[in-house]
Amino acid sequence: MNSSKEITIYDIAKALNISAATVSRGLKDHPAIKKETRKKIQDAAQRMGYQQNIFASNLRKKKTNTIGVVVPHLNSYFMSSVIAGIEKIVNQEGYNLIISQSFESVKKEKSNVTTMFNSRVDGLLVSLAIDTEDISHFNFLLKKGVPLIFFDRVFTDPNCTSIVINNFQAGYDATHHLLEQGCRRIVHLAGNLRSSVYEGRHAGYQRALADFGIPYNADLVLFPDLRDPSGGNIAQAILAMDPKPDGIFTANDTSAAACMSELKQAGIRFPTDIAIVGFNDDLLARMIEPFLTTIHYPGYEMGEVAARTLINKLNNLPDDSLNTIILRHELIVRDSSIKITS
Amino acid sequence: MNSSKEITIYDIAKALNISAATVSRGLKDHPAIKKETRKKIQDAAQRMGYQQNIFASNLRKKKTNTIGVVVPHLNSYFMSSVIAGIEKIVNQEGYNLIISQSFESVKKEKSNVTTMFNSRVDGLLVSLAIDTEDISHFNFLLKKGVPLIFFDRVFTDPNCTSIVINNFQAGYDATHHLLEQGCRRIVHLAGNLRSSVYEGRHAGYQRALADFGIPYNADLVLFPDLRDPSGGNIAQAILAMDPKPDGIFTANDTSAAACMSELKQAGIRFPTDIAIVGFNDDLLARMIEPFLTTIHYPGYEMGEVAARTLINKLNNLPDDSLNTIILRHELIVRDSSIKITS
DNA sequence: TCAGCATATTCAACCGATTGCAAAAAATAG
DNA sequence: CTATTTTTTGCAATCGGTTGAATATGCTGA
Repeated sequence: MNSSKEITIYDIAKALNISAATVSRGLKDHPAIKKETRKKIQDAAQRMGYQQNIFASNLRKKKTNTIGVVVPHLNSYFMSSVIAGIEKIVNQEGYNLIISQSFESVKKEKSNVTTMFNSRVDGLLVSLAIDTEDISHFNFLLKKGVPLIFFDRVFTDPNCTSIVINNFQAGYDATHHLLEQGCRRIVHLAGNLRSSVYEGRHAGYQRALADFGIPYNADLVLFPDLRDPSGGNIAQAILAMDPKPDGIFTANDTSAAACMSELKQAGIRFPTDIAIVGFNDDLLARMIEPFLTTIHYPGYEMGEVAARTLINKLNNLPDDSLNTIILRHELIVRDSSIKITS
Repeated sequence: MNSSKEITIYDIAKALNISAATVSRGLKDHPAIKKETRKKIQDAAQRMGYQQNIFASNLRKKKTNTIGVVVPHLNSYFMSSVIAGIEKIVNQEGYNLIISQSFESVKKEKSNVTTMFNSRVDGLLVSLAIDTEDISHFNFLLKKGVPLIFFDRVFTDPNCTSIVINNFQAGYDATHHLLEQGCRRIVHLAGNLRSSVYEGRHAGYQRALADFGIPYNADLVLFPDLRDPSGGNIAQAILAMDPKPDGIFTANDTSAAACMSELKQAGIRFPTDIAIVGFNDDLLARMIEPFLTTIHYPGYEMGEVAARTLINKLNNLPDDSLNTIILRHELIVRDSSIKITS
C-alpha cells in the first residue's frame, strides 16, 4: 500500500551530486559543511519530502530517543496530569514516549518493563503497582545502565531517584486539620500499607493523633478497594461503629466520594456529623456535595520534574544525584471538613 | 555507562559455530531450521542473554511494530478504558504503543500526528480534538499509506474506518426516557455541535422531543465547558429559567455531576424537581447522589475493536472495509431520573 | 552406486544513517 | 608560483538483523 517510496539521504546526495556523508552532516548543521552547501541540502530535503529514518539512525547511534512510562492506571486526574507534564518536557527535548498500564499487577508491570527494555528505551519512569514488594524485576535495567526513575509510588533504592511528595506530612496535615476542627474519633480509609505512599499517609495520621494525645485505635483504620470503593461495605462498617466516628481521612478522593455518598443515604450529614478529608484534589472533589477538603497533589509538576531528571541523567549532566526529590503538597480546605467557623 | 556490551546474533552464531542467518531464523522458529538446531539456538540465546535489536530489525523489515494513539485527554474513565482495550490487543499482537494527548487543540493534534509519523508508526488510532473541523492534517498519512482509524470523536471520511456508538440513538434514548418519566421541559447540556459526537446526541434529543410532539426550544440548550463545568454559570442559567425545567440531559457525566451539585445547593431536589440523565457511565455516576442515570459507553470494547481493525488492516487481512463500526450503547437507569415508580 | 528430491544451512546483499579518517579543494603564506 | 594550512567533502566501514538464492547434506529408490 506504501505508494511513494521513501526518500533517503542517498536520493538527496544523487540529486545534488554530492556524497551521502555530506548530506547527513548538512542536515544537522554540522559546522564542517559550508553554509551554502548546508542550505542547498536542507532545501532539497524539504523539497523532496525527506523524512529521517529513525531506525537507521538509532541503529547506528545506539540510542532510541524514547522514554518509557509505566503506571498503575491512566484514568485518574492525577495520573493524566503527570503524563501531561512528562509529555511537555519530553517533547521539547525531542524524545518519544511509550506509555503502559500495569493495572496494579506486578506481573503485568514486569512484562511491560521487559517489553520496553526490548524496544530499547533510553530510560524509564515508573510508578509502581500496589502489590509490588520489591524491585528485583528492574535489576536487569540497572545492570544494563538504563536509568530508572520512580515517581509517586516509589521504592527507595540507592540506585534510582524518586520523586514524591511528603506523604507522611500530608497525612499529618489532613489529620491535624480534622483534629483542629474538633474531631476526636477519626476513621482512616487507608491504602495498602506495603506501599510507601499509603504507609506514609497512615503514619502521618498516627503521628497527628499522638500529638493530640489520642491513642491509636486499629479498629478505626479500614482498607477499602481504593479504585472502586463503592463495592465494599465500608459505609456499613462505619455505621456499625459505636460510638460513631466524627471524622474521616481517606487516602484518595474517590473513596471519600463513595463513602460520603453511601453515608449520606444513611442519613449522615457532612460535615456536621462527620468531617471528611480526601487526598489528591481530583476534579471530583468539586463535584460532590459538600465540596471535598483534600490534599492537592502536584501531578503536572511531578511529571515535569521526573522527565527533566531523567533527561538530565541521559545527558550525563552534572549529577546532583538527589536520591529523592520531594514536591510540595497543599491542604485545600473546602466545606466537607469545616466544623468550626472562625 | 552501558557496561556489558550487547549480544548479537553473530555472537550466538560464533558460539554455536553456525551462521547468523540460521540463528536469525532459528530464533523465530522458522520451519526451514531443524528442530534441534532451533532448540540449541534458543537455549544459547537465553543463556547468553540475547536481546533482539529492534532497530536493526525494523530497518530491514521497514516496519516499526508501533501503533500511535492520539486522544484529546487521558484523564477520563472512558478514555482509560479505551486505552486498556487497545493495549490488550496490541500487546497480544506484539505491537508497541505510543500515546499522546492533544488537549483538545488541533494544533497540538497536528504536531502529535507529525511526531508519530516521523517515528514511523505503522498505523494510527485517533480520537479528534473538539475544535478539529477538518482532517487535512492527516492527509499526508493517507498519502503515505499509513492506515488511520478514528474512534469516538470521528470525522467521516471514505478513506478511514470509524468506530463509534450511535450517538443519535443514545441521545434519543436518554431524552425518551426522561419524557417517559413525565418530563416535558428538558434542558440539554450540549457539547460543541461541530463535533459529530455531540451533534448526534443533540439531534437525538431533538428527535425524541418531536416524537412526543414537543417543540424544540433553543433556549433550553446550553453549552457548558464539558471538561470543567463547575466554572460556568450553567446552574444560574437553569435557575433563571421560567418556568423551570423538569428534566436535564447532559452530554457527559461530569457536567451532570457539576450541575447537580450546584443546583442541589440552590435547593433543587433530584429527581423530584428535576430528573437528570448523563452520558458515559463514568465511575463518578455511582459516587454522586442520587446515583446517575446515564448512557453506558463501551470504552474497553471500543479500544479492542479499534486496535483489532487497525491490525487487520496492517496485515492486509480480508478487508471487510467497513467504513463505520457502530458499537452497542445502553441506557443505565439509576435513581437520578426516576419520577415514576411502576 | 547414483540420480533425484527434500531438507537444512550458508552466502551475501540489503535496510539508511553515522562517523573516523583520508583526500580534495580552497585559502593563506612565503 | 610553490608550500602549508585550513576548510570542505568523500570514502568506506559500521550498526545488527533479514531474506532470496545458492549450496550442502541427507534420504529414497531404481
